[in-house]
Amino acid sequence: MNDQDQALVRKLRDGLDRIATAMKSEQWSTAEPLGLNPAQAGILQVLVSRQPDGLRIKDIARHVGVSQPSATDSVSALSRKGLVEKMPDPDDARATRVKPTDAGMKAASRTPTTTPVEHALASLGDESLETLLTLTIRIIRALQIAGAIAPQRLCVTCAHFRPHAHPDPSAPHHCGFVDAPLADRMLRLDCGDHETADQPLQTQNWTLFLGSTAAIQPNR
Amino acid sequence: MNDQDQALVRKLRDGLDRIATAMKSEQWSTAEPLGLNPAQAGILQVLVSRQPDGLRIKDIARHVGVSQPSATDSVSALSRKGLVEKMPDPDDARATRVKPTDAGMKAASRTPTTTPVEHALASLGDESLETLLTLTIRIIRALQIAGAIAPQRLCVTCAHFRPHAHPDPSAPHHCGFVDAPLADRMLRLDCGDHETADQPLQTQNWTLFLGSTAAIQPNR
DNA sequence: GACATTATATAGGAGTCCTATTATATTTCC
DNA sequence: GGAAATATAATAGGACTCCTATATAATGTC
Repeated sequence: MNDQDQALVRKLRDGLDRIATAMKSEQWSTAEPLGLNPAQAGILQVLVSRQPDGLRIKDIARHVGVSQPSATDSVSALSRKGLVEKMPDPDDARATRVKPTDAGMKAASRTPTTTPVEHALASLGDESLETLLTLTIRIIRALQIAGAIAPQRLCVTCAHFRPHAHPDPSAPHHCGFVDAPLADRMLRLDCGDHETADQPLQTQNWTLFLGSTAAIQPNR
Repeated sequence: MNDQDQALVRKLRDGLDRIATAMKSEQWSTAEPLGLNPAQAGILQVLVSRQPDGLRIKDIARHVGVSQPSATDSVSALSRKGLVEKMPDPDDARATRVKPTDAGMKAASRTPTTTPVEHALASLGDESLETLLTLTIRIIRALQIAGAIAPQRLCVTCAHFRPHAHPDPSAPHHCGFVDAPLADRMLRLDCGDHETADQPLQTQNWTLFLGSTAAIQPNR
């Protein structure tokens, strides 16, 4: 990577950091009405998305990017508030499985009003949003490969995913689970029906998919 | 905004949140060698970028997205460690100006190795990085207009900035301060020479600039 | 000059988040 | 089958974040 690219990368990390700052303040506004703080709200949210299996403490920690004792702390707080419950993991007696209670589900479903970040994103317009989604998926995928974030249930790592299965450029991909064509804008970041593909298929699909994203890059 | 767009926006906020999670863990790795935590490191960094004037407590709070007492807390911690110092603001006897000490400057300059997020960004390739920079600037600008983040020293809000002043598409803009053409990839997010333009000029420049970014949107 | 406003500090308290360690349970591998 | 290595979570201890509410002091406003 040359110096100019390096500078550009630094600048972008910086830019993403500003957006992250805005999201961080937002999280207080959405969490506080529930009597939670951002850490607790984040955990509750990820647990709701993992219904009905729940998650282990270790996986919660990885998902929210904190140490295991920190995750234990926050889960205890949620548990005191009656929003989650711990149960022994059926597969491993060392482990704990954490699931939202009914009260937790109800609390999480209290949908907040549209946030400033969502407004900002919406102001980009349709085409830019699709471009940004593709870029975001590529970044997340790279972070996942690097082990910097927990495994994600992305379309592009799913056994049901077939990139460029259709000639129609408006919906080129195919999801074998729902057996339907898939537009770029429909690609998911956390699909409940995700089935992790084996490594060779992942690599193959990812290469195919990148071919498609390269095609939509401007300023070639 | 229709439902599909709304879903896309939600998904994107979610995606940015994952990236933010990675950045949050990263911040521990970069801050810890300095004996700091992410909050302190973030404040030190913003103060260094605002040399030699420093910032008021209130502005620090806005920049890092916390309440004023929280900013006071972290500044006190930095002050105990001898990395920043508080001095009376010459313009306002109520206010405090916080500046990095020499030790603070030195600590902040200990450049970290390239982080996972930077690697992930670099993997996007040159054209995508430029696209992403434009999108990031647009998001940050929208957040600034909405008052969701502190005023930023962006090229596109600067009195020296002239969008599309040159016919050459590889460097269409112009910076009146350095009196030189400016490529999209050169646009800054926090320029030390930023001079905030008056409102009419900002609006006019922004409109002109958007015209340019619209032109580079794919999938039209 | 009195009143509202603004900038910061202080108080009080819940909780984050770390490292290091401990208690259990599982896996490995002789 | 049993010891050693490994993995999961809880606990301990401590610095600090981060909030709301309030106090203190300086500044604008009429």
